[in-house]
Amino acid sequence: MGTTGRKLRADAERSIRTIMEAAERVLSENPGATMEQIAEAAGVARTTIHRRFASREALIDIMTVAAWREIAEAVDAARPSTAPPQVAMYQATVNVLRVKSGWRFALTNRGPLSGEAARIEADVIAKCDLAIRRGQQEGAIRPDADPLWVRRVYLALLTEAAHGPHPGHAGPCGEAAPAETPAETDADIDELATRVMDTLIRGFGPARPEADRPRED
Amino acid sequence: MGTTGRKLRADAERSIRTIMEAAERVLSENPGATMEQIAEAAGVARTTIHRRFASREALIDIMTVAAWREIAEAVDAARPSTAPPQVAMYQATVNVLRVKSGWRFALTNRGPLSGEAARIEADVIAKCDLAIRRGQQEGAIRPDADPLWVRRVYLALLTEAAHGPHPGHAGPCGEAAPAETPAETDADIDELATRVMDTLIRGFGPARPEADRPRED
DNA sequence: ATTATCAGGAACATGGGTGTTGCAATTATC
DNA sequence: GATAATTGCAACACCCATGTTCCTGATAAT
Repeated sequence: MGTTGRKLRADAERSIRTIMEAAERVLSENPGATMEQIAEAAGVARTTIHRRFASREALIDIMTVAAWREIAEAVDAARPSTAPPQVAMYQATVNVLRVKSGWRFALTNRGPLSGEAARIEADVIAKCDLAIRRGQQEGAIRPDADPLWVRRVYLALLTEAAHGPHPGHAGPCGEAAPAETPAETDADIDELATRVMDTLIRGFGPARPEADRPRED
Repeated sequence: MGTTGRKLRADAERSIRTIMEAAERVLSENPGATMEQIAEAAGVARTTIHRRFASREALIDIMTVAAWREIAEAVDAARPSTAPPQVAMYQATVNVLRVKSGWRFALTNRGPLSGEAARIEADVIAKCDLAIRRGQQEGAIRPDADPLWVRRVYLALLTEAAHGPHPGHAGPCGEAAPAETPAETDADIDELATRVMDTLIRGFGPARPEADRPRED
């Protein structure tokens, strides 16, 4: 029913959005959450969800596709194939972090994707690999580094930056309470992106002499 | 029933081990797997599992504790508080990778831990943080790096190294088929550990001049 | 060999989530 | 205002996993 061709009334489409947002919120804290819980969070009867989404699985699938579409947009907006690799990757990192914080659940790895989501993911991955290759040719990334490993590390860093605790607050153990998304400011996201790129390119080793990096104070 | 004080017969203890191993195997590929599926994989009747473990949750809890105990051993075996930070972290990485590959599911983040597992985890985290602090004092890790971020990156790298595709094989997309654990050799694990430490300390930036690292050919 | 323990198997009770249907009340759309 | 769509609500059937019980035959321990 989700992708039936007929035109929906305005309030119906509003319902769909509300449901997906609530589902994202609830499922990101409890991936096994019930349709009932999702409905309650959305302020909607459970039957309404079933009216708009054929099944629980369908709901999640549609959310996943929507999320990956936004990711693809975020990547393309960074002009990864024309801009210089460094600035493209930084910009892509910023954009993707923003999207990821809004699709915490939908973009979580729950086994391999399928259908359109898989196609979009493959496309994004390809662009990511291209950027890495260009980074190597340009000298920003060591040529002897395994591109696959670089990509995996980059993606892992993205996930860490998007889903972990924030720079400011540090609980006793750090990640015990990821409860709320504290409405990331642009400054926050910029700092996170800087962290990711810095970690990726410089690592945590001692600062380089001023040959590579102009300054650092 | 699981932790009843009475002595178990030899075959009973064998059953318990078999069940936990099968559960690890099955659950690592499908976290929602049924007791029936676990039983089948273990070559055991479903009722036998319920005889040994009070509930599904109890089974998973016990597996988690067992896994974290091994992790704690692995960390301690690297003498993290006495050996030089660099070699301690490398050795700990090797040991932990070995354990992680055998407890793929039990060591997967499924929300915050509780009970003994939580205590062990906190202990391990504390040792990890100590090593990082020592690394900073010794100069292996930049002093201006946020220790919390360093730890999170390190743990993320460990997960990537342990659960991802291996150096040799690279599928079309890379991580589509993590099906089997191809019986990691010592050489494999050493390479993975080197990757993790290299990535952590050096990053993917251009190679440093020979001030820091003696050679690299 | 005797005894206590263990595993297999079938049967049952239970709970809970999913998905469906029908109807009445509300609301958008024209 | 007329029409069609949308929603809430209650009720229902269904499936499936969980956990329990009881009994029989096998097996370790002494």
